[in-house]
Amino acid sequence: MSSSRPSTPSSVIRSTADFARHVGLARTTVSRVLNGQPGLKPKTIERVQRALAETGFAPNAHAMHLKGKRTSMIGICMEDLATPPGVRKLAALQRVLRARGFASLIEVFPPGAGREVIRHFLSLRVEAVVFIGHFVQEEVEARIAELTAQGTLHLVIDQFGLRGANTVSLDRAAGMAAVMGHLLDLGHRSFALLGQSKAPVSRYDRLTGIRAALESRGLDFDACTRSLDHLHERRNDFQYGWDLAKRFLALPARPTAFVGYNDEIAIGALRCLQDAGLRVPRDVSLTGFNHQDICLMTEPTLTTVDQNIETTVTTAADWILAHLGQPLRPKPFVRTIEPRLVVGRSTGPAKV
Amino acid sequence: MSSSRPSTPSSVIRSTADFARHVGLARTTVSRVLNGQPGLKPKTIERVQRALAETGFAPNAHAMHLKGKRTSMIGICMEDLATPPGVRKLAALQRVLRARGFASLIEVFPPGAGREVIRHFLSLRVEAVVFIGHFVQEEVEARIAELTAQGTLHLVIDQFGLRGANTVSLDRAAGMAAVMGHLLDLGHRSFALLGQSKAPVSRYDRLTGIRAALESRGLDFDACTRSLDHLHERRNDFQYGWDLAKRFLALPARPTAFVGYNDEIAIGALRCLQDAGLRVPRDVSLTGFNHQDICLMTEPTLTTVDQNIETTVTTAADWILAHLGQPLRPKPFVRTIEPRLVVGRSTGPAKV
DNA sequence: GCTTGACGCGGACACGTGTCCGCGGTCGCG
DNA sequence: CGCGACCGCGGACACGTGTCCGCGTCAAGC
Repeated sequence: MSSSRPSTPSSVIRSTADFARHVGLARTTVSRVLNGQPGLKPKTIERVQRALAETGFAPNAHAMHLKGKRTSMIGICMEDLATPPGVRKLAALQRVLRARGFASLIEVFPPGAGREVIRHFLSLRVEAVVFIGHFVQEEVEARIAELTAQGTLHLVIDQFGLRGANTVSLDRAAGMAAVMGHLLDLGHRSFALLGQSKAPVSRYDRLTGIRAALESRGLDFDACTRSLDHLHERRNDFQYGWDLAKRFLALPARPTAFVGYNDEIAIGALRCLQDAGLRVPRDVSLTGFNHQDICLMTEPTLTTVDQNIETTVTTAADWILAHLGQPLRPKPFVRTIEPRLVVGRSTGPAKV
Repeated sequence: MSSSRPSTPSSVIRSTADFARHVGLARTTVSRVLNGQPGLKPKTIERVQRALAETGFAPNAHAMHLKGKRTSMIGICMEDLATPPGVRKLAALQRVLRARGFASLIEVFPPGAGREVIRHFLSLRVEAVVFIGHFVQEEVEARIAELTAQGTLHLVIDQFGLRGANTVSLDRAAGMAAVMGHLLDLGHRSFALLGQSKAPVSRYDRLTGIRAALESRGLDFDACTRSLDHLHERRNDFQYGWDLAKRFLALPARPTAFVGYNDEIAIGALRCLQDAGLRVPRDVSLTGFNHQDICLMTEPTLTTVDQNIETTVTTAADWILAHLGQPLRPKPFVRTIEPRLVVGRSTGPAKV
């Protein structure tokens, strides 16, 4: 083995210098080809392109970015990867960004570890950071302040009420108001709220919509609704819906409508109600939220709310892409997305 | 609020040089603190740490990597972000990697665009590339060859039969054999295969397991099974299961057991069967695959196969982390994960 | 007051790339 | 054959960081 080259007979190409040597051109010439600069013979360009395809060489992105080229990386903070609507937003956003040449750096954002994640994003000089989901308010606000201080663009999808945050979010109040309006039209006056008990932080929160719908018809929130969320640890899965429904069935006076926080909770409740011999919607009406595919597969199909995810993500992506290069604006961008009520066969006239 | 430090009115900190100036130390001293080198007064270290927290400065990762520090980035190629088991694997893998200090660069890998994605990963000098899902065989093999040529580690999760590929994958043949054995024990001899018709590329494929289970009892595959997959465009969703079941119900001789490719297809079929007035499992038995949460929420609960995702991901992550720094080995690593049959109430004795 | 050691300073180089610039080789055209 | 245009060459610098090294400073111990 010759010690002149460090044990690389087939010349592992690690830089444009290596690559240029391999092609038989000057490094600067190769660089000019790679960057599409004029003044090169087509034959030379073709020679480089072919060698590029043959060797699979890819110039070091870190060196390029160091030299001032944009990183074309977007950091995405996820609450988790277990919530289907969140994952659908992620998928759609990633697709749009990818089509525009941006890579997505995805991190789940466990409470408390946010600082580290954001620092990592900043260290990699991402061009923007997107938050998808629901986070601890103070923590996100602190992170957003850090990002802004460093001049990095941000956008929050799905969480309202954050100070100084650019936001695109579903108008959940409108969604719940539509659900409640639908149920009120059917004559319902007593409601089991399944998993809805979170203090509203903005006028776009679910509870706000529920209250508004009731009050617009002169009904009292406390008299009409009941929540048993405190009896179980807060979750969002099927079992939680089942557990809550079970509790409600043990009450002396059963509400005529069960209003689920999401489709999973509603389906869990449906299972419980039907196991108890109740007929939906004849005995009890039931609603979900999010309009997942599974809603069509229950018996009966579920009345729910569609998030218009495509609109949300398109709005978000458009805004980010439009503001990428520009200096940050002091006034936050806030946009609400209108939901759409999807009426299934799980809701019917209130049993008198 | 307290503008005690007059030296930072408009100083945007963009480098350790800026930062050192801000702290009032030499750049080299700051660098030594950041890299934990000895020979520094505790007071100095503390001074830097505090300024770091105050300013939110993060050193340029690209420059660090350029200087030889590891990138600590893992590229993950996803078939899509719509398949729940795939997303669950992604989530688990991301969690493990993150705990070990690695960032995940996630890209979905649309057929044909793989070359671009891998080149991007290589350009960013990721330390390994993981494929999750099912891809076009020739394409993945070509990408893996590229990665190997560049000395980059790779691992394929969930796709068998790729030449030269390090692989961790569920033994789907064993899973299907377990399902078929269960149904055969219940007396079933005629099977509707829903969405299973893909030519087996390895001995771990579903059809291989189905054949093996039948032949081990002296039964003929073609005589016992029937597939109508060719009548619809291949999909994996509820509706596809519904459509296929509908077709089977139109046949003169109805199979006694419906074997779904996954839980979605099984649930879609369940809906169709029940809508047609059939009782499951008294009239027809039905099975799924993947053991998603929803399987417990159907009526009846679904007999299905659990993927042991935690084991899969742990195995994958351990192997990757163990082989990160080391030179590539010529002999591919191949590991199968054993599935687990989960018997629900959707399967029962064959109706005679 | 002197010695000594601990500690911070600042210059230097390297990493791989983009870009500028002056030089020289080659080819086409008259 | 001669001239100019074209085009590739190779040196140089910069980007932000890690690291080495020699030097200056300061305080503690005698």
